[in-house]
Order: sequence, then C-alpha cells, then structure tokens
Amino acid sequence: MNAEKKLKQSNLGTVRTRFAPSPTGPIHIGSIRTALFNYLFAKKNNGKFILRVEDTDMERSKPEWEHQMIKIFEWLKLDWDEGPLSGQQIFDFDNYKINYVGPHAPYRQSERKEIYKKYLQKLLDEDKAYYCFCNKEEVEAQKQYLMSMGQPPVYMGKCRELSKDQVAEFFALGKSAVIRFKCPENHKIVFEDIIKGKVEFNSDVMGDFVIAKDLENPLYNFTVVVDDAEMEINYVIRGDEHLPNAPKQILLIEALGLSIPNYAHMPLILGENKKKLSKRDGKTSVVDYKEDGYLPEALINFIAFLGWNPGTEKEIYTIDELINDFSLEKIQKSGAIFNIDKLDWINGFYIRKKPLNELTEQLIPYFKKAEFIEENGAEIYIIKETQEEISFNTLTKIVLLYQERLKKLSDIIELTDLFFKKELDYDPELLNWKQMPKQELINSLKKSHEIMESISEIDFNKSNLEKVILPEAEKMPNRGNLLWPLRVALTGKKNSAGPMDIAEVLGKKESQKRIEKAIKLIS
RNA sequence: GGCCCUAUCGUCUAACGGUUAGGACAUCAGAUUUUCAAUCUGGUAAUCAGGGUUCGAUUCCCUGUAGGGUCACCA
Repeated sequence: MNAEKKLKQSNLGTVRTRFAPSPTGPIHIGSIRTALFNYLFAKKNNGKFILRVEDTDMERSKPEWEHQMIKIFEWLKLDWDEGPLSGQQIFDFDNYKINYVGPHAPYRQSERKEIYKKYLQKLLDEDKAYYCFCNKEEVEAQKQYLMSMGQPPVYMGKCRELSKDQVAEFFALGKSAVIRFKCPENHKIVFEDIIKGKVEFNSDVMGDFVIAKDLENPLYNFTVVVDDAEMEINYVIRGDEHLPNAPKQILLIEALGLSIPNYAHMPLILGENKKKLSKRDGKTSVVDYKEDGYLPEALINFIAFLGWNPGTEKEIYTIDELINDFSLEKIQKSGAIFNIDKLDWINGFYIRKKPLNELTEQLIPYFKKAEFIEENGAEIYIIKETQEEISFNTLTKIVLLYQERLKKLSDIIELTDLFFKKELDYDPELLNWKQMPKQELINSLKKSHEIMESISEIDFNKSNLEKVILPEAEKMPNRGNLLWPLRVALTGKKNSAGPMDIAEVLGKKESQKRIEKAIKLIS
C-alpha cells in the first residue's frame, strides 16, 4: 500500500534512468541490452540517462574493464547525460589511465564512500541496522542447516539485540564486524513491476542481510538504494536476476525514508540451452562481436529485438526510430534465446547497405591484421607477400565483389585471400567440372589463356573479357566447361565471385600466370 | 530445497475473448548463376497438459507439468 503511494510520486518529474555495471570483466551482451533499454526509455521521454560504475568490490573491479566498457559505449554511440565532472578528464588508477573525452565521466561508487557512510551511520543511529560479530563460517553453517531443513537460509539474528556497551566491548577486543539491516519480521512487500506486473515477497525469506562490510565498505544492495535516491533515478530498468533484490532494496528505501522508483525487470538473454547466456554458449562479450565485425547499428537493432518488439512488422530500425517507438510495455515477459543466425542476417543486411568507400575503410584494419597489406602512404598499400602496390581504389573493387557475401566484416579474410597470395594452394581435382575428361579440361584452360591474350593489358577489364569469353563459353556443351575451370584456376576456391570480375582485379599477367599453373597442376 | 518468474512454429515474436493463428530468421523447393552468395517466388512448421468461466478461449481463473532466476562479508 505504502509502496504504491510512493510509486505514484516518483512518476512525477522527468524520467531518469541509469545503467550501473560492475567493471569486473568484459561487458556482457546482456548488460548492453540493459543499457540500451535504459537509454531508449530515457530518450523517448526526454529524460536523462546516467552511467554509474559499481566498483565497490575492490577485489574484482579493474579500471581496464571500465575503460573497455566506455570504449564500447563510444562505439555504439550510447552517451550518458550526467557525471561528476565535465570536460576532458584523465583518471589514474594504479598507473592505468582512463581518458574521457566526452562531456562527463561516469559516476563511480568508489569515489562516493562518504555519501554511503552518512546513510549507513543514519541507519545505525536509528537502530535500523546493527553490527554483527558472527564469523563467516558460523553463519554459513547455519545457512546450510536451514536449507537442509527446507527453511529459508536467513541469518538467525544472534547479534541483533547486542547492547551499545557490548558492541563497544567487542570492538575494544579487536573483533571485526559487518553491518546488517534489521529486517522487519513477516512484512509483506508488494510492488508493481512495469513488465512483470504485481510482485509479492515476504520479508522473512531474506532475514537480516548484510549491507556493509564496515562503514567504509558498503555492499551492493545498499549502495544501489543510496545512489538511485541521490541521483533521483525514478525508473530502474534491469535484468530479471535482480528481481529478488527488489524487496531488499525497497525495505532499505523505506527505512531511509526515500522514495521508491518504478521497477522494470527485463527477461534474460538465454543461450541455446535456455539458461542465462554464459561463456559456455560462445561469445558473450560485446568486444568479441565488435572484433568479429558486427556493425554497431546492426548489434543495436538485433539486441533491441531480443525481448522487445514494436508490435508492427517493421524489423529494421535505426537508433532514432527505436527511440521513437520504444515502450517498456512492449517488453516480453519471458527470456529470449540469443540467435546468432538472425544477428548474422541483420548484420549482413547492414553491410550490404553500406556505401562502398565506407565499407572498404572499415575492412582495411582486417586486411592489415591478416597481414595481407600494410600502409604505404595515403590511399596506397603494399601487398605483403608480393610487395606489389595496391590502391584504395582496387581494394574497393575487391570489397564490392564480396560485399553481399559478408555476414560480418571478418569474413572478408577467407573470402579474399586469393588476391593477396603469391601462390594459390588448392586441390587440382577442384578444377574439374562435371567429370570432364582430362584433355578437355586442359584444352578449356588453354582456351581461356588464349582468349585473354587477345586483350591488351590496358583493356583488361570485366566488360571486355565478357565480350570475348562469353561467346566462347556458349560454344561449349555447357558454359561451365569453360567458366568453372577458369574460375578455379584464378581463385583456387570452390565458391567465389565470377571469373571476369576476379580477372580484372588480378590483371592480365597474374591471371594468365594462374591459368598456366593450373594447367601444369593437372598435366 | 525455500522464494520468485515464465510458457504461441526450431528461434525471435504478432494476434480489443471471435483471424484460414500473421511476420522475420533458419529450413525445404523453384527461378536466376559456371559455383557460391545476394535477389525473387512458393512450401513445411506453433498456441505445454487438464479442468473451469463464457455462446465462443492462444487470450481470463485454477491445478499440474516443464523451463528459468535467486538464496554471498559479488554485483
């Protein structure tokens, strides 16, 4: 009841959402979806989207993970609206520098300890929290026992009624203590989740949970509550796995006299096994997808449709269109399996639509990484194996031939290696088209070689080649009799772009050389 | 085990309580192509089970079943 009243209150004012990751590893695809939905909802409602790094666990949090996450945000063009600092800032953590060039750095919990301390002290003073001197092993054993009895594994409250003097005495003896929240007994917590609907919990299932290791080291459930209140977050949109945390947080909010935000718990992203997507399912880190060559706009489009849809048949969305059509009500209640086939399709779609120059520029790092080429001045590259020059323009031609075949940018490597190799390595059997007799095959290749001879080096392009090769191919029982061996001789591959296209890029000399080699191979 | 959540084609999903249960990906077939890709055309494929409520349930209610999440001095 109480909660519902407050829910209405927090509806007032501008929408403020947040994404609050812990920098304890590579940023997960599920986290990015949470971030995206928070972002979309804020933008849709002309609200603010806030980024808060939850690094209270000093053991596991690493600045490099934070840095990596920021890079991903930049790549996806997801920007946050507020932060503790503005202008360019460099943070130095253990000699690890993070350079923020945006208008704001993110909030960082490790820099807000004084704030938590204040609230923690308040709870202690008001007798809503208490010091607990029980050791870990003792509490753990207790939990195991309760669980084996089919009881909720809660803290039994041994230190709950310790007097001030006893507490002081224990401290004087040098005993260490954690801070527990005095959880009201048999208290019903009801709240309306925007996605799940009405959700109900009983306080007895959580017991007096720990909210801080000590005054200096608050724990997650506590910092979340304090920060969300301090930052005036009124919509908490997060993964389903946080649903059991909601009642704990609501209890803390009530104890602190703060207002309860609206909650929206999103379904999880699942792996093939229908369990929460994990490393076992393959790649879960957004960085991996970036490196594989998934385009940011494709990834966003795909991720947005995992558990959400606009209710129409439109499936290709730009970020602005997503902002426009987004609503929390359209979020699914059940988990969605991460289907890489669909991602591949969407990504391929965006790749096919990409302007050629732009696509080529994005592919050059992949060519370099594969050691196909290296830079040699403006728009000029050197093919590493042959030491020949190759222009940006020629690279563009290669890219054009394979653009529609790419599912992801990294696919370009195995598709186009033939243009960057000195010697092709392939099974001679591949040259054979539908059981052609050996002599016929050799004749076919010789024919191609001979036809090419009729074109000068300068006129050696696709349309001229077509003019002479196609009529010749028509004379064969099947066009493939001429075209298949030619294409294989040129590419060494079962599948590829057309032979005339390839020959144009390769040039007369190299094309003929490759045909000669093929003939030698089968003779 | 306790608590909580969920259930439509293989997958993502649509359907004021009334539809031949729609779309997309994947898949299959055809067209096109020397091959593959792309493209176009067409096809296969789903309401977890059982009870109610109702003139009528994919839709509302209950039970069961199945799946998942969570039970830290992690977040």
